[in-house]
Amino acid sequence: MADAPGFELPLLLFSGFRTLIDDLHTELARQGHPDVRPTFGFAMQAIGPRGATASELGKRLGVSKQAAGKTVDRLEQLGYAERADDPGDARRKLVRLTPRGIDSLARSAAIFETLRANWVKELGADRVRALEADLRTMTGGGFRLDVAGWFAG
Amino acid sequence: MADAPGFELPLLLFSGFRTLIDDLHTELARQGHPDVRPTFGFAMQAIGPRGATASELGKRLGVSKQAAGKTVDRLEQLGYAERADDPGDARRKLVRLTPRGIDSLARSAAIFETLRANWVKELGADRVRALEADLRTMTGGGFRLDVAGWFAG
DNA sequence: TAAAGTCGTCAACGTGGTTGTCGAATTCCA
DNA sequence: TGGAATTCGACAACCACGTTGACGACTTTA
Repeated sequence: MADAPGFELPLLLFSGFRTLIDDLHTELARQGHPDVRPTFGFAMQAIGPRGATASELGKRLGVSKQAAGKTVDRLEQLGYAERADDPGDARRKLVRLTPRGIDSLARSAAIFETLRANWVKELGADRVRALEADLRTMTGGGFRLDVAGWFAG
Repeated sequence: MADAPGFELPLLLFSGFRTLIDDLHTELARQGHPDVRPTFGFAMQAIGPRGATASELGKRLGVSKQAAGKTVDRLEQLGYAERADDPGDARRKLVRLTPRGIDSLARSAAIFETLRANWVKELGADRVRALEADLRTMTGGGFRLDVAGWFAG
C-alpha cells in the first residue's frame, strides 16, 4: 500500500473544513439564519460579546480598518451588528452584536458540537482526538481569523 | 481531559490547509514562481496537461465560463497559459499550459511531497495515513476544485 | 436549409479587499 | 497649557474575482 501523493493532504484538509462549514450553514439557514456567510461568522467571532471598534476588528481579522468598516456595514444591514457612539471617546464607534447576532453565534457553537459528535460516531473518539492533536502540533495551535482575502490575495 | 470544543475542528483543518498552502507558495516563490496565487494552482490543475477550453475550465472549477475566461486572461498575462485556435472548431479556443506553467505544477507536486514528508517526520507515517484516511471517510473523497469564490460567496 | 445550441467575449454590476486623504477628537510632551 | 503627533471613522479611487445578460460567430441537428 503506497502512501498517498503529497498534494492530497491539503485537499483533504480543505475538504474537511469545507464540509463542516457547508453543513454548519445549511443547518444555520434552517434555524432562521439563511443569509449568514462564512465570512460573517468569523467577523462576529472577532467582534465578540464585548464589542469592538472597526479598527480593532480590522486588526483581529488581519484586514485594513476600511475593509473592517465595510464588513460592519454589511453586518449592520443584515441586523447582526449595530454601531453606537462611545461616550468616552467621540472618535470611536463601538460595534456590538445584536441579539440576532448573538443568537447566530450561539447556534453556530451548538451546531459545531453536533458536527463533531458525528465525526466521533463515524471515526471513534480517539481518532478525532488524535486528528485534532496532530493538527495542533503541525499548525502551532494559534487560531487565525484573517481568512477572508487570504486565498485570492 | 475534556474534548475540544466543536468549533476547533474546522479551524484546525483550515489551519492545516493554510499552513501547507502558505509553505508551498513560499517555496514556489524561491524556486522562481513568485506570482503564482493559490487560485492559479487550482486553475492550472484544472487545465491539465491536455489543455481545456474556457467553458470546460469553468465547469471543472465550478464557476461561469466568463469567470474562467478572466482567470485565463491572468494566467496568460503571467505567462503560465496560452490560447490557441482549435483547428477542428472555429468557435473553440484551447487553453494550454506553457512550459512555465508545467514547470510550476511539477515543482508544486515535488514541494507537496516534501511537506508531507515533514508531517511524517513530525507525527509518524501511521498517524499521517490515519489522518488522510479519516478525512477521506468524512468527505467522500472526491476532490473539488471549485474553491475560489466559495468562501466569500 | 432553417432552427437550435455552443463558444468566447463584452458590459454592467456586487462584494470585499487595497491605499491615500481628510476632518475631528484625543493624547503626548516640551 | 498649548501645539504636535496620533488615532478614529469615513470617503474616493482602484483592483481581484465572482455573477447575469446579451451578442456575433460558428456547429450541429432536424
